[in-house]
Amino acid sequence: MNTSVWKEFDQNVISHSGAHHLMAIDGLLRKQGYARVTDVAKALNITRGSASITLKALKERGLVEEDENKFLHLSKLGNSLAQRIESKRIILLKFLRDVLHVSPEQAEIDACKVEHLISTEAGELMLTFLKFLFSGDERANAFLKAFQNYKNACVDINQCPVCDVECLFSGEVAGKG
Amino acid sequence: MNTSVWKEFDQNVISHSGAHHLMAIDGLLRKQGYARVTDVAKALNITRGSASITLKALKERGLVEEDENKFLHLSKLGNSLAQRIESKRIILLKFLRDVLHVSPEQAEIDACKVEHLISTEAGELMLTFLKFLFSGDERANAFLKAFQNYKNACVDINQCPVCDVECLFSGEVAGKG
DNA sequence: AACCAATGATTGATTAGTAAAACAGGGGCA
DNA sequence: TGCCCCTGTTTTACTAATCAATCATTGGTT
Repeated sequence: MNTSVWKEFDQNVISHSGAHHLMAIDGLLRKQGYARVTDVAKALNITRGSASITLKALKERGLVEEDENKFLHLSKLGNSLAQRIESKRIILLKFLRDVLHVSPEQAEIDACKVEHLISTEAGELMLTFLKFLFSGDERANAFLKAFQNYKNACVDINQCPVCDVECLFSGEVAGKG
Repeated sequence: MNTSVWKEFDQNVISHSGAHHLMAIDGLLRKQGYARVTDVAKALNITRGSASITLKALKERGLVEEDENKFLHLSKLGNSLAQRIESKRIILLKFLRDVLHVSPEQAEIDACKVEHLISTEAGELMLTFLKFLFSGDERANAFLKAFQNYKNACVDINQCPVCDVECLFSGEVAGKG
């Protein structure tokens, strides 16, 4: 009940929007070799005006740079930030989709919402976790298989025999969406 | 690269702030039996003015109700929403802290940032995952133990022999916080 | 040279969350 | 009765992100 943990929600290195501007530049550079304000706006499906303002702030923070012809690229700092967030998304997506078996669409949405919020510590540990899970280790394989069966036996969470006996969180999560 | 998944960031049933107002009311009712605007403001460490405005919106949405004496309580809907988010936090916290071994403080922060963002689908599956992991099943136990060893062998991610050979995400995550 | 399209920036407006300060009502007490 | 404190609301202001509309610059075409 730390009275102020909840306020840290906005205390992030970068906002969701900012992160996606960075990643859009990165993606555009890879895909088409250049990135202008207009390209970023199109990629993010926002107006040029909005992109212009957000990118201005990112330039002021030293994350984005601009050449004489208004072509954008990421600074070293901006690049490492973008990479780190991109990595977190990939890790989260893999965990949600391939371990928990969240539906692909929902997994993508969840990963995207959360990618810039989780700590690097959690991201790295989750990566280690995934690496071990898919390392081929026989205990990992056995576990994955056993979890699969367990999960399938519990499709309807209201009818789940396990839940009735020892539900960790008294079934509150069983409510819908 | 779905061009608009990223925009769903704000498309949530409730905002981070709203969720914590609800959970504060719930907590206050449990702890001291009543909750007024001032109590919520104190609990959340914001001004009464801010709490008043946010709570007004929550009343309009039918999530919070008020009796003749300005005492607040949650509507049925508000309560189930608060419970659901609270459950997600507990599930996330347990996973981060007890499975991945994220430091307790960081785990709390990460869980709090994300609790209202992850889908119920992901939350339920993560609960199922945790239940199996800690069910006493021998394969689950063996896996947990084996992961523990694996993780310890990989403390310095830059020196990790596994990473050098087959790092899933080309080491980008190894960057600092 | 004149025109038009594309690009980027700016301005005005909106929404959500916040703070600070002023304001309004109630209760208790001297 | 008058004063003060507590409570809750309202107002003003600020930040971040957005849209819509407009403006300025540049470049290419005719």
